[in-house]
Amino acid sequence: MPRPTIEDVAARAGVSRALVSLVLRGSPKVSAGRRAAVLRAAEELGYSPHLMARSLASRTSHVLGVMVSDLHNPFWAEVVDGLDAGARSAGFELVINTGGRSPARERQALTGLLSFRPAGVALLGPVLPASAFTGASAHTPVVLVSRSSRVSTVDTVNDDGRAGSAMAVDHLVSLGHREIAHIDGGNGSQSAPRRTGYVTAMRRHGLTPRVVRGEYTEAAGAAAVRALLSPAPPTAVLAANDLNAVGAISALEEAGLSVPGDVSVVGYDNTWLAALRHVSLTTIDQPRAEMGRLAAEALVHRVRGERVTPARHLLPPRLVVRATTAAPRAMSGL
Amino acid sequence: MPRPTIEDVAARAGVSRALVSLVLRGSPKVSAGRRAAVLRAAEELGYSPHLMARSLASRTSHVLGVMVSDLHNPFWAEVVDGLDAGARSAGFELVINTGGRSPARERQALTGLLSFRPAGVALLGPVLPASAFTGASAHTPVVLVSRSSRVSTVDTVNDDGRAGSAMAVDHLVSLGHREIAHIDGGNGSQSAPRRTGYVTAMRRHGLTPRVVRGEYTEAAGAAAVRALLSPAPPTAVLAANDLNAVGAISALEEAGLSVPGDVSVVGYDNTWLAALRHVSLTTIDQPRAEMGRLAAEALVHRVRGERVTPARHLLPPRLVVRATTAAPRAMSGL
DNA sequence: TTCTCGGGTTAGAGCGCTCCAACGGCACCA
DNA sequence: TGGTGCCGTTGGAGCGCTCTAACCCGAGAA
Repeated sequence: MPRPTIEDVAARAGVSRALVSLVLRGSPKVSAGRRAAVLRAAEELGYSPHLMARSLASRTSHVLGVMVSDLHNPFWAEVVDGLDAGARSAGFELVINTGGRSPARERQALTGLLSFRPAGVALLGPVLPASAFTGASAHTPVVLVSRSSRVSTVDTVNDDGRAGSAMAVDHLVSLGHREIAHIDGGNGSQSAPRRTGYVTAMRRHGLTPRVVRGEYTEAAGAAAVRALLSPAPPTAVLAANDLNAVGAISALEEAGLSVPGDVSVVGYDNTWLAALRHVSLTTIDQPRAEMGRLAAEALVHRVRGERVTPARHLLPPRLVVRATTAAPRAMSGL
Repeated sequence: MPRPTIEDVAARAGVSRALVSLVLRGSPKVSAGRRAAVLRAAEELGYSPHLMARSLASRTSHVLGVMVSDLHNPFWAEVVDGLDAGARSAGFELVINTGGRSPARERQALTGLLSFRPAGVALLGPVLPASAFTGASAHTPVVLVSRSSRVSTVDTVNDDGRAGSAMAVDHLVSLGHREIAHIDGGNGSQSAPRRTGYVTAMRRHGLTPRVVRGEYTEAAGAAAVRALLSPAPPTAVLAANDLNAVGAISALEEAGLSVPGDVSVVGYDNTWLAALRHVSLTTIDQPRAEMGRLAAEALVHRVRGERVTPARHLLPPRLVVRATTAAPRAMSGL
């Protein structure tokens, strides 16, 4: 049995299709009697409007598409929370898709989202080439989270990765560390500014940067640490993100080094993983929910035509000191 | 500038709308010349089909809706991977939504998904009342993951929670434990069978069950452990899931008890969290990707009308022994 | 009483697409 | 030369809805 349509409701309520449409959209210019009749008929039939038909006819959409690069990273779940709240309060709904960390899959995901003709699209930590979304931005508002762009039709929401890395370095230096290595995020989004921030801060302190290539995964953190062990391990490590840091800690412990006794470790993101008491990772906090909320807001403003200039949010990160950083062994006796 | 439509492509290629439609859907009955012309025109215009209009006209859909109860739990991300792979290989696309662990929000999320008129809907760990989805299942195939139902129009994919809990108890008993407590999942999906499995296994071994109410979160695990400390802590704990177990471990350590020295801990799910070397949690593995794949398959079969009887997948869990279980202190001296 | 006005209501067109029936032209056979 | 098929192609209807313009009718004004 097919789903009831607006026509069925109209017939049952003894009114026209258009009137039903008006009632469903809460128009004030419907008499109370008819309104009640329509609502009752809809209720009895278990009618629910066909969103696709509606948006086709009205040439509008109340859907925001969200492409999440990696559903496994808790960071994004927390950004989505903010996005969801922001969208919901503006009367929009979220449709989520996942890109599986591969440019090709991300491209498919984006195409998939666009085929719904959403009001706007948010790309969370995309790794796909810029050309893929600049094209889309001609027709649909696009906001990037954790990825920068100079294209004027694209909005961006980022934390200040350079400042964040610098904070981490400053914290470690203030504890007495001088040999501080950085595991970077490879091709991942935002890995470049974090690396730059690290290098700049190290130089500012007159220290020698030591960068080892990584990825935003636990395995990469462990592998990077193994590479750092020779000739001599650093006294502190700034990891690419929290997940990466946890991998680094594991590898350090396997090598017989204690954290933070022998080596201090700082993560990045401040996801729930870092906050787990058993992990208790010193990390750089990104305001995740706020980033999601701002992304939603940026799209909504573009949709409503309230802004045509690009939004460029650069949020201040924050150092969260937990249990994985301490003064280096040589210093602790002083 | 509005997006190009099929009409624009037809005009540019000098053919009819219908022909363009045929080409785009890969019909064999189009001459090579026209096909090339159409594809070129589409390429030049940057045309991409309007999925909503297509599904409206064809009265079919290639979208599967997915409601994820909690995006923060890595378990679901891994189920979604399987679902995605299964859907993709059958030519379906996923549209994800999130329910935020609240019945009201889940209901909204389900309504939202249904308004796209998807070919089918997968509910991952829903906590909403059964009435909410039995209604939907009259028009749209529905599959539940990690939740059982006897409704014949609804398919289900679960792991055998009773067997899983029993495995955990058997493992702990074989190590010599006799005081084994269980932190349950409260109202969460699948918490009942796991609890039953635990109680039954304990009785089978002639042991006294000790259940403390919990939830599928870290905080609940920690709180439950604090409740377990008096009058005397058990020698082993079977937690509600991995996240819960990590919370329990933290609270045990804060109370000065070592894991597994003083207390062994077993989790449930075997998410990446349990596999982190720094956590290295003994746990019960659920075949997450396989569950996702089976859910996708169940929907696809229903959509194609290949099956009208309910699918009831009950997958065997598996014990994964890592570093959080050992013989109890009293025994280890033997 | 007739005219005007305006709020409530409706028919019809159209959103971008698919599908069906019908059409045109070509090769082939008689 | 005139069918007879058949293949490639097309116009038109219609999916469920919104939106515009027109319509109807009762109330108030003239």
